[in-house]
Amino acid sequence: MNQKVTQIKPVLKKAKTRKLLLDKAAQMFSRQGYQSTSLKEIAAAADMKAGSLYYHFASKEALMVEVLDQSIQFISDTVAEEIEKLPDDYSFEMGLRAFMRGHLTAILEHPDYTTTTIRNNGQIPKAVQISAHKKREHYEQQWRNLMTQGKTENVIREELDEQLFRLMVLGCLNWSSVWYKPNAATIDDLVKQYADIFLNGCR
Amino acid sequence: MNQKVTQIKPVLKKAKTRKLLLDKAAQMFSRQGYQSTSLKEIAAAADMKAGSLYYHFASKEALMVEVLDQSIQFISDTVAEEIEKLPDDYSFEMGLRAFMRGHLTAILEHPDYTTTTIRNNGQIPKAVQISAHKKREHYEQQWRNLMTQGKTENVIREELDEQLFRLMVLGCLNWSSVWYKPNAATIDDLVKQYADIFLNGCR
DNA sequence: GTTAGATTCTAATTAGCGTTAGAATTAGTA
DNA sequence: TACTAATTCTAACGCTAATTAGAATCTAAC
Repeated sequence: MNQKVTQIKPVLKKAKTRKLLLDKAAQMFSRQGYQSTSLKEIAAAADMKAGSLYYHFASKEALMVEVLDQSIQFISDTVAEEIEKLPDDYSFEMGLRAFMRGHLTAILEHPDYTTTTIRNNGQIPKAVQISAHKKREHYEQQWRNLMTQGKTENVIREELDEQLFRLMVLGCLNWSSVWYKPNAATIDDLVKQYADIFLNGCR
Repeated sequence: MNQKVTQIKPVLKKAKTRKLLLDKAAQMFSRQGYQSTSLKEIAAAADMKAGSLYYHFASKEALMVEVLDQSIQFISDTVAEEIEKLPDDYSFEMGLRAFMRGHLTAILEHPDYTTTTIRNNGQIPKAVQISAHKKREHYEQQWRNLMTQGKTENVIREELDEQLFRLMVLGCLNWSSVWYKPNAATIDDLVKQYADIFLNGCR
């Protein structure tokens, strides 16, 4: 009955193995996809047996939900960090560069979590898809707002569809996780080249 | 012993059901992914039972190999068609627009085959991946050559890495298969906006 | 109408999956 | 040391997958 008093370190240990399992799961989901990854493999990567996972997670689906949640959360947080470095009245150009740097940094520096979001399009259960989509909505709205700003600042020229432009930019960024190798180019180089081209091109 | 004489229509019929099975397989692979699609589902879509597939294909892997081959072949052919419309000494700008139109048309008008190539990154068996990669190489080389032309024509400006530019363009194009809905925008609109931005941006 | 070949189906095999219940183990507390 | 709760393992369950061998059916020529 005195659980509240006796358990301090055990809680930390439990959280630690949970984290470990999530990390391994993210790693394998992002590389092999949801369906191609077995609980046995995930457990083995964490020096455990498949059955033991169920002490920490209710099901494979639940595991995937958490990975996806953390994934989108991580991208969103990284972008927010970049935005906070800007003055309050930042211009569209500054905003776009910050968004791009945040998004790319998240995707390329922590690919295990983030590419899970990107690569598992059709193969995850419906319920998981819906849950992930809701989380993603808020983040996408921030991008939409940025594009509106670009339109009112007249940096995105009149005849150009700013939502198409948004999809274009995000497509570029997301796809780089397919081919990016850390030794080829730095993320900052990428951001600069991408942003220069897009800003030049949309005027 | 006189098979050559007696079988004419039967051969056609066999080819027809093979084609049907390939089409259905491509459809389901592109929507659900390789691992999430069962032979039972593919067979059912062609009004057959799973076991009967083995009269036409040696295995599920073999089926996927053919789908991927046709997929990349189709993109390559569609681009070639667009190029043939150009004069022999076409400029980089004309070439880029033609490449983009061909690639996008293939991807968006026949998504069943083409998005199979795009979406099944990690989840297909190693042997299949290698086979697909070889076919893809030749097509990518054509893009590389185009970029070199852009550099020598000085349309891609000096300080810009033309291979990064290539990946950027292809990323945009490929990613559109993720969000594209036929009623939203026509492919020609897309091509125009994309090409304008990229050509403006790379100068 | 019979026969031979082409095509499909049936039913079984084998293997692996996610999941579960209960036993075994570990580690902290008294 | 003994007790207790937390954590992991074992061994099974039910299910579905890919694959296969042989039976069944269909088709077309003689």
